[in-house]
Amino acid sequence: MVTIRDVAKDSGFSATTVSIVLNNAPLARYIPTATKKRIEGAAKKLGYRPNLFARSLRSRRSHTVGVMVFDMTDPFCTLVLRGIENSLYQASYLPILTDVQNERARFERYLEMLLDRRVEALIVLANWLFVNIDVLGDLEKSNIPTVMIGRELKNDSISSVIVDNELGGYTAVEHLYALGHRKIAFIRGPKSLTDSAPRWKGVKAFAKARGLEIDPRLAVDLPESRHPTSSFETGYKLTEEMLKAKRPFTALMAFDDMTAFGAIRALSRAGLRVPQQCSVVGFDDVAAASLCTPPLTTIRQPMEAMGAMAASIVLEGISAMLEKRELPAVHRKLAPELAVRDSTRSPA
Amino acid sequence: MVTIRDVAKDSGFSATTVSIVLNNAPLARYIPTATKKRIEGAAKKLGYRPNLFARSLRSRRSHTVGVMVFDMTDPFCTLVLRGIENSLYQASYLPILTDVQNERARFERYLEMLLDRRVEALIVLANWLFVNIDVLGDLEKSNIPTVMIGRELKNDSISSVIVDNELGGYTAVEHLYALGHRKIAFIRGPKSLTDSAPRWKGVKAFAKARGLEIDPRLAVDLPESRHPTSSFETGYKLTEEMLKAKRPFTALMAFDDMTAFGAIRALSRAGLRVPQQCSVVGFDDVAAASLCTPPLTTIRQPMEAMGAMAASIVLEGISAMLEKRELPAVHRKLAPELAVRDSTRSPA
DNA sequence: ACGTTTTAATAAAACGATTCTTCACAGATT
DNA sequence: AATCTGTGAAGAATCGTTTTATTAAAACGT
Repeated sequence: MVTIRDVAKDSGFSATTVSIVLNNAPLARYIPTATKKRIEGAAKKLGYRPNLFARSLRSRRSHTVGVMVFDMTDPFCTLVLRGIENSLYQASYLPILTDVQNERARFERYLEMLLDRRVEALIVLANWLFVNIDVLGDLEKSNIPTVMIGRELKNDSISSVIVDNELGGYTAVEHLYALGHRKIAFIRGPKSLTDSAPRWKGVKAFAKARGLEIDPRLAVDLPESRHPTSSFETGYKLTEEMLKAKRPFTALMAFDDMTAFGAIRALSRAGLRVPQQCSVVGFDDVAAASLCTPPLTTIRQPMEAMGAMAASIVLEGISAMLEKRELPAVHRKLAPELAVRDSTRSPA
Repeated sequence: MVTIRDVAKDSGFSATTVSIVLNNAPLARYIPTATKKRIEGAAKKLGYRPNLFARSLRSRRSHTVGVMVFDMTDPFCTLVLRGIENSLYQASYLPILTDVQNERARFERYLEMLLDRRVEALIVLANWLFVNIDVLGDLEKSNIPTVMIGRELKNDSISSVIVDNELGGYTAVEHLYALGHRKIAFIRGPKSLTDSAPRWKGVKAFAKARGLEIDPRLAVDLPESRHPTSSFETGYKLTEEMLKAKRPFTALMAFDDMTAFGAIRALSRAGLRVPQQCSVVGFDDVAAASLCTPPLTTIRQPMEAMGAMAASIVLEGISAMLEKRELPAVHRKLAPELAVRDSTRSPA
């Protein structure tokens, strides 16, 4: 391995000067171009690569950002990660990604690992986190810029980025209503998931505004669960039960895409075709939504944008920290978008 | 921040002794239990956490493994990552995951970043990598244990883990044949993808063994593409064309699940129901395969196992390296598994 | 011609661990 | 009595940077 001293020797200057030149430190201003050229030349010739451990040890900076996801296999997260990744990449930060797998123990262990590695900020992707929100306590202690994606916070030390669930719920039911549906079944999210209430609130807001009647026997809740794809099965079961109950409906609004897939399966098993006999609308717009047949009409979360937003928030937080500015937490709510595909149409 | 010297002071011993005790170094054998207890007590009391930069700088170890995926949004990779992650986690290694996004430039930059951070090994997840395989050259130079998942290598410095594509192809067509299908359409993978040839070879092997006739006009190739989900659209188009050509077939074997989804869409658009009028079998078993309706019969790649296998290969490589043993590259081929769902059935 | 900036470069001191070498003292062995 | 050996612990060197003084000459203003 070639060290800074090798470059110093080769170029004929001291290690100090080499460091100053290569990092373009403030003092580099006083160094003549000829010297700079010589040093840069030597560095390139020798293939010098600074030892990041030494550098970080001295400078107390790691140029890394910790990213924790609660479940990597949840299709929701890969696009968010794209957004994060791209933003950090531009800023020359390396994301260190950990998959907590919905386990408290892993969360703690990975958080420790990340802090031990002196990540300069933390992005937490809380897709489907039921496990008690007391992880917030752990996060607050870390004292580095932190942002949580997918969980609404009124916290002033941790920032948040979420989708506007209420608007999403409103938009979804508005779409069905506009198509002419009046008998709509609803599968709401689990009570403990913070997304559930606002989505439903949006639905009720629309219903009230337009005088849509909601049959309480056609509005059911997903049960609690730790696994994000479990809503497929529970969506299937709940739909089956509603069908058995013989309360007719021409459209179904599912809490998320997984639930919608489960509902479609149940409808199909019962001999009902989607969308001919029943429309279905989901929420999220995971990759599979556009792949299955019929492709799913759904409310798209702007996942890449959310990731990018989160990254820019923590990057801003890092600069603030370096300049010793106090920076209050920010809370962003991004608008979702209706993606109309083939799983919805006007009732016969 | 509390340093090892603080612990030394508090416990009344030297930093040396503290280091030896806390790391359970060989010399710790000579240290009485009482001393150990005192030191461990002090460390815990002060909340001592060793500075990893200092530690790594001195010990020349990072306890990290670089993981490069060529496209994170490819659903194929998340489960493989699970497998990798779980194995590394147990061994107390931290994976550093980078998403190359199929760009050569990113590959190079990330590889540099990882090597700069002194990862002790490299796992490359080459799902859908068309970009010239000359990345191998770059990888070989790194001189750390390296394994490639998803690309067959006859290389003796880089290990590989792949699925047995030939067996998979054989199994898929065998399944269709057993159901009674004799007119089968095939969508083969792109020529440049190394998975394509062996899968087709498996098909031909079965056909020859059982006397199944393959109509060359019903066997088409996916075009080249850099994007893994593009096979959805091209699968759609190719199926459409085969339908237009009016050569009847009762089953279709797709190169992968994406292609199968595209094919199902085309069949459905043409008014053909799956599986009633045409069976479809895919390859991979991505998450969406079991979610869509009808759920897709497919050849499951043992993704978690592949990830775990790759991780254990590099961990073994690391130990070998530490003990200065020469360890030749190993090449593993894992058997896929037929997942029978509802997209296949006997012809009418 | 004198003190003050500016320019140019360096030596030495961190940064916080690990590891190499040395030392002291038992008790056992020649 | 002298020499090993096994314990127990510490001092000093080291890892490869960055940063903090410091020095020394050159440029500048009066």
